[in-house]
Amino acid sequence: MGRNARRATNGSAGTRRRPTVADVARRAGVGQATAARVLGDYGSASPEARAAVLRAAGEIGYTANAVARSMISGRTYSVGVVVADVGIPYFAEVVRGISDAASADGLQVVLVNTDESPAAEIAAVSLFVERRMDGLIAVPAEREHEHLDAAAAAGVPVVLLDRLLPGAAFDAIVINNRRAAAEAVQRLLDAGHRRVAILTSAPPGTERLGSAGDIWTTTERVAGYEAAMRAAGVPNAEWIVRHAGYNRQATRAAALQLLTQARRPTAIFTTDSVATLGVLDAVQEVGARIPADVSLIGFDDAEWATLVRPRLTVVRQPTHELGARAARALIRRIADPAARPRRQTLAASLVDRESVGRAPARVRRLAPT
Amino acid sequence: MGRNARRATNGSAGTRRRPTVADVARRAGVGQATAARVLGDYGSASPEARAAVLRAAGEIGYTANAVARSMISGRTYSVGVVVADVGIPYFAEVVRGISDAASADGLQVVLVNTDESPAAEIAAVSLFVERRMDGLIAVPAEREHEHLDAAAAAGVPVVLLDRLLPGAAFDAIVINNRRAAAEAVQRLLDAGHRRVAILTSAPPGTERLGSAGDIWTTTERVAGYEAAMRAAGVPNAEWIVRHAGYNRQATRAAALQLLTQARRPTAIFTTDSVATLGVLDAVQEVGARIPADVSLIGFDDAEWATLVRPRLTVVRQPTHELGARAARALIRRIADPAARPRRQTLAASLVDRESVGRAPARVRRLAPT
DNA sequence: CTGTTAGCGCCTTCAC
DNA sequence: GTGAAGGCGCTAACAG
Repeated sequence: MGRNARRATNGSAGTRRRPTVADVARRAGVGQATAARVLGDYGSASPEARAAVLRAAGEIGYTANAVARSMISGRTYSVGVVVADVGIPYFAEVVRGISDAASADGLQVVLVNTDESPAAEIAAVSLFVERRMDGLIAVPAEREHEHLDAAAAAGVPVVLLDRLLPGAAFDAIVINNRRAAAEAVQRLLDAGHRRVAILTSAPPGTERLGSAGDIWTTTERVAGYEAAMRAAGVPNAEWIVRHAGYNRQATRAAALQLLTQARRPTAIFTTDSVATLGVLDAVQEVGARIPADVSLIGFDDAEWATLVRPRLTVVRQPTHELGARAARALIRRIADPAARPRRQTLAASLVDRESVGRAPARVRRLAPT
Repeated sequence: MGRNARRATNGSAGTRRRPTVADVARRAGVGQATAARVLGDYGSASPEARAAVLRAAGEIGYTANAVARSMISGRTYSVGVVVADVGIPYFAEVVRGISDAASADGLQVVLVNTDESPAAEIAAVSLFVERRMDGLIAVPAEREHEHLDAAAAAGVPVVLLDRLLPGAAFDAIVINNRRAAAEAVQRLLDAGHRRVAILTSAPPGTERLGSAGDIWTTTERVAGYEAAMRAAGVPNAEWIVRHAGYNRQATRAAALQLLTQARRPTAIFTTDSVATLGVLDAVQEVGARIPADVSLIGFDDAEWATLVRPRLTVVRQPTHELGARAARALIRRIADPAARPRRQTLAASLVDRESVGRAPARVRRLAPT
């Protein structure tokens, strides 16, 4: 095959000091400044000097030391990214968007998962400041933002993604959650449903509050639900708001309870795809038919949304675009730290498919099979 | 709410020089070394000195500069991670595994997506070397590994993930692809199928070769298919090996062609979940029933595998574990660069569900609806 | 225990 | 165009 099968040393040679500009300069017979100029590609040097330096560099295998450069430039060409969990498709796609836009600008992405733990987020942000990241993109776990303020004050610009922080003056890229949620619930109401439930999956530690915790996104979506229900004249007592734990099992259990209770909802709106997954599990468990027994609309257009039968009506978010915009906003902010914070609200759109049907005339009782 | 609503400055103060150990020392009235010792938490200092330094540091808002530290220690406490695309669930989960194990050891993850482009991978690796990463974890896009050898030679240890590189002396974490594939195909064979097809999704640029390109994983899985077919005595002429492009549409098209051709396969084995998605799309498009018309086994246990009807029989990989092991292997290698390269082969397991059935006595002709 | 003094590798005046 | 020298912020010798 003619492939280069030379044995890799896998770092065992790493203890040997790596050549520096001084080494190159010495070997090329020029001053260190000259070597640095051609190696760093700035200033000017005579063609002869340039050639000599390049040759010497090649011979001894010189590689630039970006750490030393960062020390002088003050830039690391990296952005810190804080999300709950890249393992979740939504975040994975957002991170991909960030990565694309960042690398298009020569920035690398340093990724941290917090699992919505404020402590983990605080630690990550402070580490990012110490490491002199050029900037941060965060999906904040809670409303408290002193740590982000501190980062900004220390000269590390911050861009918020997915969630807004009341009272914080950062650039932010979000979608219009309230409107999108209201629109989805309205679709359900239009189909004649009255007992419409909203199921959210709250991060660990907050679900015990019986609320969605401090997650802005969820709060907004619930607000959208309430607005639509109110506008439709559904009495407050008929509203069904449930917060489950942040995983498929927990949402499945919550949905199971919801579906089998007396005066069960005939339609469910889930605020994220983890919850949607849980509801679908529960639906199958009680043998309910969608949309004959229950109608369903979920947030996020998962790859499997068109695979299940019936295909799911969903609220689609521009995930990749959200990430890309956040990165671009950060890049702008790095270039102009003094600019006024700007919020970009992207549109989420309702994608009609087949999981919404007319409310049943007579509500069939559901029970685990 | 009593929340701290102080205005964030978002980096506008970033132009102001950040305090250094020297500043702290001066203010605390101690020598720079003493200040450095308590701030850096090494050596020893008297309780009084310590207190004074800490107080001073707090007053002027000192933050350590990790870049300067890296310059001296030679360590950046970051690992470079090269994958094709975090947007794909498989990689996302693997990255999460890496991140968990890495952060447990104080290492941060710098993530790069290559979309299987060798050029992008080479650029990323060389950047990682310049940035003095403590180590690299790569899902290599092609068999060529000079760039990885160079990284190792420059003292940046490399760990291979998911794919082996013939002739390269790196630690590697992989699964037993060949065996897992053979086992899956065997299950199909056991159900009486003879015309069993294997569908792979090759990265862009390689599918034109009509092969899976240089992706080791795919090659192995095809080898497993062939081994099983051969062992079952299925004549070579009956084997059906198809390589589609690296996306859902391409695999859908390939599957469509497969399902509607004369003497179509009665069972399909897909080598990754993108391909599985494509096949499912095609199956629905031609109105085929699983497993009555076609049986199906796919690689990777996607979250939706139990959601579709029938539930999918799949080959499950320990994705998170693969990533975690890779990170741990790297950590060990960083500690002991001279150790002998070690390969860890994890087991993928066949998860039996309902997408495999007896081969139909009479093969129903399928056509797009 | 503490302070002084050198660098780490590079870029950047500043004279020449 | 080029070289010498200083310094980025920190740690690592050293003496004291």
